Amino acid sequence: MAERRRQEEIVRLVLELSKTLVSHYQARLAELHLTSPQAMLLHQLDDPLPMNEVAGKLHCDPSNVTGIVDRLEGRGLIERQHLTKDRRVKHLALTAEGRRLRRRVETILSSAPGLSTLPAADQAALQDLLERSLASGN
Amino acid sequence: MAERRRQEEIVRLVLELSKTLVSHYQARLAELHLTSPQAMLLHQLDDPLPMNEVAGKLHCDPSNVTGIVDRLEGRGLIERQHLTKDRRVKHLALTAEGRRLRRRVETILSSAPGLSTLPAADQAALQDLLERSLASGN
DNA sequence: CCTCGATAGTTGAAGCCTCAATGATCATAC
DNA sequence: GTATGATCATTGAGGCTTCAACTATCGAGG
Repeated sequence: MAERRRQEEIVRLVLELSKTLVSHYQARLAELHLTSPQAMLLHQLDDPLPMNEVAGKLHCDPSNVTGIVDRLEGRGLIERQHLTKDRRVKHLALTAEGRRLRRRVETILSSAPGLSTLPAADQAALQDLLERSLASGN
Repeated sequence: MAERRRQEEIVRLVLELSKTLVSHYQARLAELHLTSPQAMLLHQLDDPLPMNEVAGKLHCDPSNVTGIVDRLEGRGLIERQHLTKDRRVKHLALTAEGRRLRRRVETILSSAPGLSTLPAADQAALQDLLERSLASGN
């Protein structure tokens, strides 16, 4: 079946593009001494959030967030806080230093990596196709 | 700039789709007691290949291949061999057991994950757009 | 009150990944 | 021949990721 072949190729392309994008950001973030996951986490913290929800936004296991937060907190960029009555939940909040660094992260994350050479119409088409792939892919 | 927003969104979609795809394969491969990287490596070994080239095909660091190979070799699925005069290069070759397992890996890797609900024309368009993104993305 | 099931976060084990440094081998130039 | 620089694979450190097991806390029913 030819369709199957095409689907395999699409999968291969998505995985490769994903790796390329991550490497690109990784290089730009290195000067801030941040890794991609650390930057993604800071990116979420416009306002304080429960670790719970951060894990959801990052599409990863809660136990994973613990480690990333440990390192960021160790550098004084974020803090764990108890903002609600429920003493189980810990909120993550930026420190002053963290807020300053986050601004630089934002400009890096919004610096488009190569994609900008695609015509606007193609970008719109690509976005649409990706959304539908994601929706169908359960 | 609205284009920048769209590009950010495309990046987000690619990363999320990539994660979804990997999880999908991961679940199907679990019954073979294989991880995705292990399966990807077996996938390359139709014929024996230098570890060097395997790293290239997998788009990862050579040092990473060492670890994956250690585990696969420990299970008797592949072997390190010296097939050339150059005594630095080690070729990876499937064992009989490895060949048997690889056949099952191939059927899993070719089982398309959700993408199949996209009309053929859209699949073609998506493939084309991804190829061009990858080409322009340095 | 108090037990029981659910939920938030953590820990430990196993594997993946990159980078920098190392040892072995090769190829070339002197 | 031998020194020099490049190349192949490995190792170790640091970080990411998931899963399963654990602790602490919460909420509801008895």
